[in-house]
Amino acid sequence: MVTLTEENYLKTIFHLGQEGREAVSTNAIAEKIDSKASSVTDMVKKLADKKLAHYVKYQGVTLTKQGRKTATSVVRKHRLWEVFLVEKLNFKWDEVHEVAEQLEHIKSSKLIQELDAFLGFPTHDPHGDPIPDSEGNLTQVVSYNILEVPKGTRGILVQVKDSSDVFLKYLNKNRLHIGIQITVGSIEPFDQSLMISFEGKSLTISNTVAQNLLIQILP
Amino acid sequence: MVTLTEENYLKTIFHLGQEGREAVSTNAIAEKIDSKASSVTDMVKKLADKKLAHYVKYQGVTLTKQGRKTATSVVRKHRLWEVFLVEKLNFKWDEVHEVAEQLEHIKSSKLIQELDAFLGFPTHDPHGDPIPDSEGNLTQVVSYNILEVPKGTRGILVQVKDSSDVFLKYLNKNRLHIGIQITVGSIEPFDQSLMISFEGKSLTISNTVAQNLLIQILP
DNA sequence: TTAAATTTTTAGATTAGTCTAAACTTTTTT
DNA sequence: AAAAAAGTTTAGACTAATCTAAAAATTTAA
Repeated sequence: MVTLTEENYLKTIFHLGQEGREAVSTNAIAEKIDSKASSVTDMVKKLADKKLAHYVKYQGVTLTKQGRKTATSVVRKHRLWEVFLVEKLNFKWDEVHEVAEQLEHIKSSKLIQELDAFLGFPTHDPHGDPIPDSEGNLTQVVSYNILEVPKGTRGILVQVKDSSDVFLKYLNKNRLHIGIQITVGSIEPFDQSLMISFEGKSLTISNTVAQNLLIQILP
Repeated sequence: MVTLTEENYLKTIFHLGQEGREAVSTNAIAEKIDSKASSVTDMVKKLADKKLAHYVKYQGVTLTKQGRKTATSVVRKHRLWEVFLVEKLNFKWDEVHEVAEQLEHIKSSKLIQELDAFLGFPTHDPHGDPIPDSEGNLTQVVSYNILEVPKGTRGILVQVKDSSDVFLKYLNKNRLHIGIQITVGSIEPFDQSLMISFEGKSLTISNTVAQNLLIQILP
């Protein structure tokens, strides 16, 4: 049996592992889940005992096959519930996170299978993040960060990397949501802010904001 | 903050209090939640400290106003989720309990409000148990146990008192489900079993089964 | 390539919830 | 109304998950 706390650690290690490819450090985990490095060390040992993680003292953690499977299953549930909340229960994309954090731990394979069907087998959550299939496979859409494409590129906003509610509220305020067509303008050399235009208007966004927007390029 | 475990105790005390009217005994709680009397004593003290229960040593427990409110809120969530599982996710009425036990602890007032609306403000769960409103009020339909009405009485099966999956599977097998019209036959003096007829056929049910069937009498 | 800084681990404590076994109340029986 | 039985509480111990403070290892910098 995997406890709720263990699931949260696995999920966190999975997410951190996605970015860096490398073994994940104790401190990185502690920061993400807002706890102390010493607590993380203890838990990581337990995960290793349960064959859910590979752990070498002072060298960080990676997930085993089984650990990865548990992690993606939690991520799958989280994202399916987010779709449910937005599509069926009138939640906004900046309101779903906290509730999905709870719902992702409900244990019932029938539940998640039926929920998936009920929602029409969605492939992405409201933030454009891909939903792992029941085997844990993630099919990432080919997308580009809005900063790395040449000026004049047109694309569809398909994903936002930061899902914090402050960021999502900023996007709401500026009418930036998944699915809109964006034309990328020029980068200001002074502060790397970026000019974009969409739905007839132009907007300058900070480099920090731009880093979090992924588009699918239109021909 | 009320913990998940405290919520389960409050719910249990509420259910046991419904039947007996009296203060609920430590042992009764222990048996229901499959734990030991000593554990119950500890927890009940904690509930009293938090002003969720009235507790006098050796005299049992009752809920305070606040405790009752928390308990009914959990019951409300449990029953709403049961409706969701049956109506939207193709669960059978004997499959919902375990999952609803988990879902009842999800904390989000928006979630439960929206779920209620999404389901069309149901008044009863799949077993015919009433769903408390958001204030904790329960409007029990006037119903009678099938054993206490005179021979020849006709009524609609509106509620089953036992929701265990063995019992529900027995009912499935015999085509006994909420909403059917039943005519009550005679009680066998030897073993108090009861003859009933519904949908054109007759069936003899044991006294134990009969005790769990509630009907609303037809004129 | 040592010294300093940073990161990680260990040791020992704490809290929530549980248990067993013994002690204490209450209830039932004689 | 005393003795026996049943029910309840207390005392002390255990586990999971967390923390602080100190010790150990690794990385960075001089």
